[in-house]
Amino acid sequence: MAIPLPGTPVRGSTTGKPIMALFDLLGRTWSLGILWNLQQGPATFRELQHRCEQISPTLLNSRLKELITLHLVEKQACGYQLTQSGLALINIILPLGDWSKNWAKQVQEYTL
Amino acid sequence: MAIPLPGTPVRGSTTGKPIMALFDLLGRTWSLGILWNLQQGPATFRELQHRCEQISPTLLNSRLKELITLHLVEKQACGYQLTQSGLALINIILPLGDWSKNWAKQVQEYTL
DNA sequence: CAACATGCTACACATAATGTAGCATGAATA
DNA sequence: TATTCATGCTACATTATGTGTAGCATGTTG
Repeated sequence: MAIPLPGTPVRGSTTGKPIMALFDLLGRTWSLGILWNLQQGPATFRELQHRCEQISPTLLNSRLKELITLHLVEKQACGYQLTQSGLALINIILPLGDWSKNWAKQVQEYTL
Repeated sequence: MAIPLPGTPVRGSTTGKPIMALFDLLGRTWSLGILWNLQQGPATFRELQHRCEQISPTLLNSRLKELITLHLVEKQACGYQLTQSGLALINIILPLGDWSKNWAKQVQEYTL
């Protein structure tokens, strides 16, 4: 799968708008989950695999390559970790944690 | 594809954590894009299809069903529109617009 | 020099997305 | 009232993505 470089056409959008590249990236299985799990600190490959419950090594490796190319994650001696950009990104979406809990309540109410 | 109800196992996670259900949902092609495009106001099916550049009617319809079931989007006389929850969600991720522009610059610098 | 852990790749199989055609319905027009 | 047109979808074949398991290469530990 081609890496969604901002400024170039990506899945679903030919405009090259950065937000569309980001949506392509985040719209891939486990992208958000990997970033989310790296928030708690650097992790080795197998440690990260463990944090992500069930992710297959194939997919984890693909996603990591994408995230590294796009400068959201970097590989250091201590393992994979978020870059400054990655950290900024995760900080934006951090409130989703609380939001999702409220959402869950609401969905359950309606589903009753 | 099964709709990711918070509280139940979803793609990649058996815990039932709301955030994992959300990541499953947002990790599907065009979920984020649809929400993003509904921000500018309600839209009919074809209008929304148009805003989303290239989305196929098949996929748009699947995503809409999911988003409606999960109370993020609702169907009114004026077309599809965000619910209160959907609006709150989009407000959280709104800063991604600016973030992505900076990110694009940085990625370009490194790619030179 | 075993025995074990880590980081990953290979590959066959299963699932999801795309793209095009077109049908059903309703409103506007001739 | 027959015809045209737009809208909201559905069907379905093709292609692209993701899953799961096995296992290899490398480094480390006893």
